[in-house]
Amino acid sequence: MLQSKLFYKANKNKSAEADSVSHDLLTRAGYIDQLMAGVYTFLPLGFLVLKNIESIIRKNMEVIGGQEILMPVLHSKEIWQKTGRWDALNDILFKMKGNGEKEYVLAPTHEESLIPSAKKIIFSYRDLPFYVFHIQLKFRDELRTKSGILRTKEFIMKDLYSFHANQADLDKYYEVAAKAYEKIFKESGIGKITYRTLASGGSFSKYSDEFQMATEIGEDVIYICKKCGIAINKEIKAENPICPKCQGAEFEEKKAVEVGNIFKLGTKFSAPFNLKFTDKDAVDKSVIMGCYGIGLGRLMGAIVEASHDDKGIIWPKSVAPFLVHLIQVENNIKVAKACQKVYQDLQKENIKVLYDDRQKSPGEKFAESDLIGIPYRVVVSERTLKINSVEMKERSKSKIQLIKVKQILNFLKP
RNA sequence: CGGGGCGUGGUGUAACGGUAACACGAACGCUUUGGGAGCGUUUGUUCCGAGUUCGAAUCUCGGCGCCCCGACCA
Repeated sequence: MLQSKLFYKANKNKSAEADSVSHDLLTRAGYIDQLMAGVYTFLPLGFLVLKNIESIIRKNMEVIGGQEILMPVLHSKEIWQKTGRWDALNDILFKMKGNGEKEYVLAPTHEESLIPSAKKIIFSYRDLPFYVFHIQLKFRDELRTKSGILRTKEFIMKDLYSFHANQADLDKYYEVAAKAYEKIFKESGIGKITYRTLASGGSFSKYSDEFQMATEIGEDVIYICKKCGIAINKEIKAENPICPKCQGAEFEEKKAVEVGNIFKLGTKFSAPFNLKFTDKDAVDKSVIMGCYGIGLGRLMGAIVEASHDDKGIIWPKSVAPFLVHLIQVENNIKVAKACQKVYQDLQKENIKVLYDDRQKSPGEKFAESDLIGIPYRVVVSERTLKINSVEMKERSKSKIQLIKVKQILNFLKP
């Protein structure tokens, strides 16, 4: 991508409205743009990151047997009345009328729309278990949005739903899903500071698990047992002053942001929809369900909270919008040609590269490159070309090394 | 939803009730080219509505919007 053509504009002035680091940096570097409170556009840079996060999640869902589907966002009132959530979730539902009196809701989550389909597919224990997931927009009229894309009214979420014949099978799969979640956060570059955290099950079951990334901006508090290392959330800590696993009494307290949450739903949703199957013993039983969510935009914001310095973002390679930021210093034909050659060679090898071909001062290009946070910076100038070299610098490191033009590919390929 | 703060060019800010200004950006020209370059020219602003006043960005009322704290967060 030529930077001169990229639909973005970096801003050196600190944003007045953004007080969280991720909001400020993502806005100033041109990843996102706010339309109104809690509603954002993902500009090309931001959308590239979002798509990378999406593919990490998709891959790991497929590994544990998830089949991807696409569901409606527009739901009828009736299915939401069936589970009682038309009223129960009233405060956060975007409700509206169509032509005439028919009422609709913009889906805040998708159990209600999935189960009618499942009813037409599940009849026998032979049809179980199965796992479907979807990645799409959800709407919740949060009374208070905050911290940029960490908490919004409209957000892209991955939800996986599992259907089981019995509790034991759900319990087993739940652990498989939890492991997949740990992998997702590890691959997203926040594995070391993300804790599987025991939480209450809300209205579904006794316990659920949250995945909490430790960060000062977080709105949650987690407690990490100093003895066995497990994490529990505030509610659990209130109910159990000692560690529920090892009885330890000392905890490390950390602020955290919830990047994922998994639940055992049991028959909470299958019951109202009368979703049943005939078991081996010829008895009709309710299907047992689990659900597993991750907010993609929130994860993107969390990664920035976890990985930045005073100059800008430092993207983990796995989610970075580009792998290489190619910077042309000096606007003469010789340097431009050398840059174009490097640009084309990298692209031929499917290496994603942003080429700063603009007529700007070197200082401005470097400053903006640090702000945008692409993992590798390659600088081509008259000075380096004299020795057939370019400068290679990793965004996360301070060391700059000269490498031969011909060695660029070898350097970048692991 | 309760409490607080704030709305001024695209962005960040200034202006006692008395001619709306500065920096960044953007555009053009010339000079520059290794950490947000220089000079010159240009561009563009008081959230909306009412009120007080000779006169309102400034005061009052109403609305709308944004941010923060809290509550909430299957």
